[in-house]
Amino acid sequence: MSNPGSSLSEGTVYGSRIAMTEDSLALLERNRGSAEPWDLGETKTSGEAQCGVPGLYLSCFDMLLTEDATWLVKVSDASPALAVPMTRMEHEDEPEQCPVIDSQEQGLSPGLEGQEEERSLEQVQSMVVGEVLKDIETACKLLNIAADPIDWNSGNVQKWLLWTEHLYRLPHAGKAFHDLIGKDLCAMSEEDFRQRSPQCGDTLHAHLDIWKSTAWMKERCSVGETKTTGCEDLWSEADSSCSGQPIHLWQFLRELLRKPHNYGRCIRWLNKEKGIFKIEDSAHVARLWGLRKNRPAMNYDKLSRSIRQYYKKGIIRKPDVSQRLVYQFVHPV
DNA sequence: GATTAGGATTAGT
DNA sequence: ACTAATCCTAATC
Repeated sequence: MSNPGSSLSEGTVYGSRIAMTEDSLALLERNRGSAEPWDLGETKTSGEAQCGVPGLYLSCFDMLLTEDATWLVKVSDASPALAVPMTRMEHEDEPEQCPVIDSQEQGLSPGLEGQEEERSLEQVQSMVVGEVLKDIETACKLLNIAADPIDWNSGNVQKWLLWTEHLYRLPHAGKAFHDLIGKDLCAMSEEDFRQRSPQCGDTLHAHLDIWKSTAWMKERCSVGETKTTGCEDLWSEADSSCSGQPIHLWQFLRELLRKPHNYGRCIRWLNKEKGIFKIEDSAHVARLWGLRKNRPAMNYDKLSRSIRQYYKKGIIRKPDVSQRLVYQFVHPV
């Protein structure tokens, strides 16, 4: 297997330099090959409390290094002329590509094999970074926080910590950072992190580094864009995160359903046209909902009670042939 | 045992 | 006022 980490660390992505440290890259790589990229396993971090456990973050690395490993090997090893299949990742709905990405695909100077190979690698990198972007945006939406850590208040910091601890199955260390806002967090060195949390400070620091780098890239990409509010800039579709109103459960479920790449394992459409969906992992969906609403005690029992309130409001109902964990939007989009 | 249904009450906005 | 959270009993799968 080639080493995506080292190639990424060259730093040239989208024609600009991305300030990822070796640590954050190592973090990315360490988390490859997970079968459950968004699994929010119980925080029973007894023996696996070490930071080196296969944490769970970037689904793009799952794709690159597991499912699609075959073509990746081909690209990096032997077949420089092989067209990189980008469709796999671009079929999703969001038109949220940075303009710079497009310019990257032109202006190639075909010729030497080395250049071709480099180009393939760059395309792979583009894919990876694009997926990182997507995952971060998804997390932002889920947690209702800004993408740029510098904008976080202390509550946002706590949410991010909780979320990251979930992802990497870290022991809870939020208390060590309770007095910090995003700006403070961003200013902290890895050593500062380790001081506050000897056990997983490095992981947290590396993970934050990914977020910072991504925010920095977004900043670069959006130069020349119409000056929109940060919120609209983040989410191409106006959705719950922008309204200012608290999100409704049905909206939240819709959002999860819109991201099958991330949440397909816990909730999915059975019949999108009719609005029929199935909750595949009730506990997981409930945890996500609890995270979103800051309700750590949320469970499926309570979530489903809220869904049932929608029956008489005509928002959600049970489908004609009632099945367990299957519901139907009365007004499918 | 998990899910479903719905009543009652409380919390948060 | 309204939605959701919480807690509950009872029925069902």
